Amino acid sequence: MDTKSGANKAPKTTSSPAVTTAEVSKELAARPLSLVQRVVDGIIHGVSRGTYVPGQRLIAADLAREFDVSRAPVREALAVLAGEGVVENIPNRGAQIRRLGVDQLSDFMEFTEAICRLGIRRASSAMRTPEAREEISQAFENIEKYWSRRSAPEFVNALYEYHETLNRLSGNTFLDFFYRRPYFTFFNRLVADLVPDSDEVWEHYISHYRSIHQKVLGGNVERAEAEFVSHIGWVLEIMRAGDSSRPR
Amino acid sequence: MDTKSGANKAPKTTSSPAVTTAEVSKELAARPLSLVQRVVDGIIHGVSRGTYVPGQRLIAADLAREFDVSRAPVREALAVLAGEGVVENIPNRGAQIRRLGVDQLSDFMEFTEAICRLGIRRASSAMRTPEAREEISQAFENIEKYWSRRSAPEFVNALYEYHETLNRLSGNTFLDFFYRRPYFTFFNRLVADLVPDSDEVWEHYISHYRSIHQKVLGGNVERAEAEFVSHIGWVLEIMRAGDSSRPR
DNA sequence: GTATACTATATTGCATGCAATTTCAACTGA
DNA sequence: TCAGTTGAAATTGCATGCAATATAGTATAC
Repeated sequence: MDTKSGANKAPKTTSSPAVTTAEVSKELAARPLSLVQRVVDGIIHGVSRGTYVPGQRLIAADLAREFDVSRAPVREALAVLAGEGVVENIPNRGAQIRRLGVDQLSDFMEFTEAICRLGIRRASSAMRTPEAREEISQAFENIEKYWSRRSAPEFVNALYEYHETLNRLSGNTFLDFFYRRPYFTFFNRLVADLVPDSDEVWEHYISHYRSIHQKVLGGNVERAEAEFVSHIGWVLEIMRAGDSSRPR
Repeated sequence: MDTKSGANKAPKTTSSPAVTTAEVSKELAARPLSLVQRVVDGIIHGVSRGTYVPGQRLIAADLAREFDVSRAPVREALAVLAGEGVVENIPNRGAQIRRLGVDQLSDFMEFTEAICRLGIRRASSAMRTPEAREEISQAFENIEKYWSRRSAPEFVNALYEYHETLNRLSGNTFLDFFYRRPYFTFFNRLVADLVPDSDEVWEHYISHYRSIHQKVLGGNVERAEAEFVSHIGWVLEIMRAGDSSRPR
């Protein structure tokens, strides 16, 4: 429609000296990063930031304007995200951020339990090298840090990164690949909203993880796994309880 | 390039009476099914059929000609499949069917164990209604059928469908959603090639599943789960053994 | 004979245009 | 007041064109 602000630069302007900052960093970076990837990352980030909320409709043309690209890469990005389960793509009606209820999120937690458990099991057995111990301890430090700040989103993210590290150290490439898919960050973010923000919950959370981390470091596979399972059980409980008591 | 055979019909030919069979079925179907979806399904199917083999490069223009669409929906389909992990998308170099080695596939099996185990656990507890029992028994019949025919691809597919049914009955929507993602069918297909085709293996396989199915039906959660875990352990063993003995 | 530079071709990445479909608001009749 | 109708605007789905990049083949230097 409008050509204001020089958006969607025409093919001919290649040699123009007036480039955007994005283009400058793109020029300097080792790999230019495709527009599709930029849009995918942008949307994921936007969801984390709360810019896009579940249920929100994503208009291809709007996104194109926002990211200063044409609709083609936007559509591809939406296709990727639909494959990832982050957006729902309804034929002829476009895409919208997937909306998830409490039961779906608790199903997700249960699912997460199943796979993180594998990560814990395998990583605990692979905790012999000092490098591995160092790496996982560092990830745990982050948990402690955001716990002491009582910053829920960052705390949840630190937990995610802790498990990400475990999964990487586990040596199971598939687990690693899987856990890093966008839906995990996406759903984790949604879960954070469902856990009540009370002192008691904060205390329980950290004490569980301190204990789990200790067992992981000690290579105590059975105990680490059992405590993690029990922890998730507790999370599911307070998630469901918190929901029924919530005004909605 | 060429306009032969009327491929990539121009927008103007909408009312043309000479439609392809694909267009006829499209017209009759409740939902026309987008071109993107057609290409996605087509590629997945092609991989199952062996038309596309792991490592094969997928040229957008070729696929467009093959499926009689333009490159736009093809690119979107490849984006979806990249999100799914079925193809690898290398910037400026296009897509290729993901190539998986034995260790990656055994990692996949281990991963599958973790999640199907959840399905078994939950479904076994939900096996009270006659409908559920009927449904899962029917899925098991299919396993028996293709087992007696010694048809490896169909047998593996029947196993997949058995677990798909379990997961659906489990009531965990996330598990259900996940297990039906394309990579599961894709990887399953690859796993089938790694299991040796001996009488002994066939016998072991069915006896394990008969036993598991019996426990599932009986609501014997612990035993069902334990036997499944042990079964996967056995599969992993023969997969790895089979690989080292293979010429390759 | 092998490494390097150059050229032609193949292919991707992205922008744009247009028809088909959906959405939405104003309008109509009960 | 409200269900149903209609038509314009918004939006999607897809085809196509073109520049940027990669690939392969050929020539040239050493």
